Amino acid sequence: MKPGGIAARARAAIAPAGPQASYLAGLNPEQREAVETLDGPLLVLAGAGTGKTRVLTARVAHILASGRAFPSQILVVTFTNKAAREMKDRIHGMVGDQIEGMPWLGTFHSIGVRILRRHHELVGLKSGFTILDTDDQIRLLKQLLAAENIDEKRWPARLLAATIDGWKNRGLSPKDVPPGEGAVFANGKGGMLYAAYQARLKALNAVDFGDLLLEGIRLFRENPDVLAEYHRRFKYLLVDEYQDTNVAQYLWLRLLAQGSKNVCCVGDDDQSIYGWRGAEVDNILRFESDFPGAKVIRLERNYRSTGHILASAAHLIAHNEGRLGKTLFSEGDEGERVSVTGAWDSGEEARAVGEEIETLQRAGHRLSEIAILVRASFQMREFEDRFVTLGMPYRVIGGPRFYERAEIRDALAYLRCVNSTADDLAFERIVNVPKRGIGDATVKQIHDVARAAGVPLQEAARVLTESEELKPKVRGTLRGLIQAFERWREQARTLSHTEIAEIVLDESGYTEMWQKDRSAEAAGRLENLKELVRSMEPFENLPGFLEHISLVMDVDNGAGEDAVQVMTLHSAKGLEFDTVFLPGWEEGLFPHQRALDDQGKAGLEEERRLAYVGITRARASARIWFASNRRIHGMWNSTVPSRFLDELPDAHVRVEESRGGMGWGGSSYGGGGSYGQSRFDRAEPFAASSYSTPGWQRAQTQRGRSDTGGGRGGFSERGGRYDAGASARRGPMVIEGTLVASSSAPSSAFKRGERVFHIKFGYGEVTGIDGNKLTVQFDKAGEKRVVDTFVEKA
DNA sequence: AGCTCCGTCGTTTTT
DNA sequence: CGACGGAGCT
Repeated sequence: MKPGGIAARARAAIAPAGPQASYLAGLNPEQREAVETLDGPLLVLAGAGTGKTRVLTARVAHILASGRAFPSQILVVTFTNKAAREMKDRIHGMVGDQIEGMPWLGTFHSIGVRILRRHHELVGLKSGFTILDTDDQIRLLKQLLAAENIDEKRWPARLLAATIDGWKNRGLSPKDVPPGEGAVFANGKGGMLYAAYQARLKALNAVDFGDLLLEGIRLFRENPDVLAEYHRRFKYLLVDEYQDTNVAQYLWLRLLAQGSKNVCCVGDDDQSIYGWRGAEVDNILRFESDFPGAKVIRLERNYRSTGHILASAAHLIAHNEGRLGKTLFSEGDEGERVSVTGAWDSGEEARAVGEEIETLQRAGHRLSEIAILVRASFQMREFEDRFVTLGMPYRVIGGPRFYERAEIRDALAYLRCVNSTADDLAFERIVNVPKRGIGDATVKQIHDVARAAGVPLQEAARVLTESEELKPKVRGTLRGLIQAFERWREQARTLSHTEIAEIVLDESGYTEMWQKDRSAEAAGRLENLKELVRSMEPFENLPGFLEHISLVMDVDNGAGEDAVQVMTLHSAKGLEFDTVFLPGWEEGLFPHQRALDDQGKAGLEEERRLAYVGITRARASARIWFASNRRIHGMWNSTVPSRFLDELPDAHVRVEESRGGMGWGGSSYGGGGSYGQSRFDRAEPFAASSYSTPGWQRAQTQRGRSDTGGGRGGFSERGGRYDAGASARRGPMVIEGTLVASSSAPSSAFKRGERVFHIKFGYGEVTGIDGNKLTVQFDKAGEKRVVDTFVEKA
């Protein structure tokens, strides 16, 4: 399939439609209905590639053009800053400068903070309150845990942060947390710690991300007059990616929507992949009952992918039960079938994909139109290694973001201290960075003074330097720092914020600290600091910049270069490519074992939606891979092909000969016993396998009786790994197969010095035993650690 | 104050 | 296996 063909088809499908307003041109009937249905609640179920953003932006244009509302009377909420930016750009393209009058287009959080700033006194905040980032949050919680004498080993601050976040996502303030749930953390102290945390936030005049919505909800509930003001203001409400909203966002939105009732939510239940961070698919499933009189419009006409790709995705997602149901169709070519290829191991998978990409490149495909979408980021490494070897340009999307880097956070903490004497968390962060001899003991003294006097840390430090409490050396250093902050604040009145930033980084010794650092990353960190100062330029002043970055943690990573795009399936949502490689379709990895263990069927369905998202990213070519052997936590494990492979429709899939070596299960090992149920277990490609016995059915029968400790012999004659010796012994919950051995498994039946055979490494001798993990000196492959279920006595 | 060793853990990510 | 964080040692 040539990319040009797709583009041409897409153009044809959205051909101009007549002499109407330009924003209506090229809309199909459903899209047009979604744009023109302005009164009352509307849910637009927009499948992948059906033009959802187009509908949303055209709808805004239509509202404005019909004179039903001023720009300032439209609320448009997105989930990410990127989406907000795109929306803004596209609306600008349609309505021109009217966009300037739309202050209420943004993320839930940026709009949330805007509202809180206007009414801060009503929720107990002072003007100029700060927004904590995750680091600050954790540090604060650590202090609380220490104060309560809670063992941070058993009850990590991270876990508490996640728990509190979870409550906030569900719209629960401390008093609303069900007592049973509050008791879960630290022997019943969870609820109390949450309350204490909120109290600390108030004392610091700070909020966290969750509060931006939660406090907004409280504001509206406790102040009907304020809510009424927003009811009058917002004539139209539009929400993007509605399937990603959490309970708090839903409550917030519902309060606002009580006004005009003209609320339009756009989303796709089949692309809900953020349940684990609080997104509530139920919000979209329940829309019609939540908003009485709601109209539902389905967008099912797909302009992105070819027929085989769409049919494959549709057949896969049809295995989910909890969905509103829609079927994508296209009027274009069938295109190329979705391919499924097995590789011997993850290395070969990467090697083979690399070769295919080289072939595509030679055929004139742009690398930036090729993506590798993985389930978990550790999978990326092997591809990266391979691309480095090949000299193939690639680009990893996602990963640690600019503003999350330590040096950026440190620099920002300095600026926050300049900006506000009351930003205790920022002060704490940098008081001894670079190391200047102000250690824990001194910090504690400052804390004590601050608490006793009820003043911020900076002020307490100043008081302390005027007393005789500190050792002269420390006293001098601390005084120097405090005076430096006072000086910088003074200079900030006359100099530009970028100049101040440079002065602060320079005079504080922070830049110097990295200049002296001889580690490999130091140069990059210095570069990042320069980039930080550059990124401040467009802002009017320091507070403006700080406010912006507390909400916008991403940075425009200048795309453009022609490189293979490597990213997780999650970060691929919303993107599209001509060719998509989907490696790692193996039980345990995808669907991920943890999703199965923790969430059961709901988890499986979310994984399946992830698979759906993956396939539907492809315009012309989707290529799925699985490896028969993969190293997990340093140990090689045999794997079972993903059940999702069995859920793809035969007629639209092409099973490729495996690349190189013996493929995924040469005839001497594959098949056999209860193991050969799936077509992907056979060396013979595709013996017209039936859907009636897909992998997940095996999963059902295997559920609960898998036993990681028993059944040695791996692929031995007496049957599959999962059958052999499967006793009723209790083990970890497993839906199908295990990638990782249970650590509590009974000790191994192997002895040191025993000769064994391993399917991947061949013959060897056991040199060490640790539970069910063996260290084996293989004759050819050298020393490896393997799980005993994957070797047999030789 | 700084380094080193040891234990733990290992999916996905936004604001 | 390898990254990270905390405790403990010098």
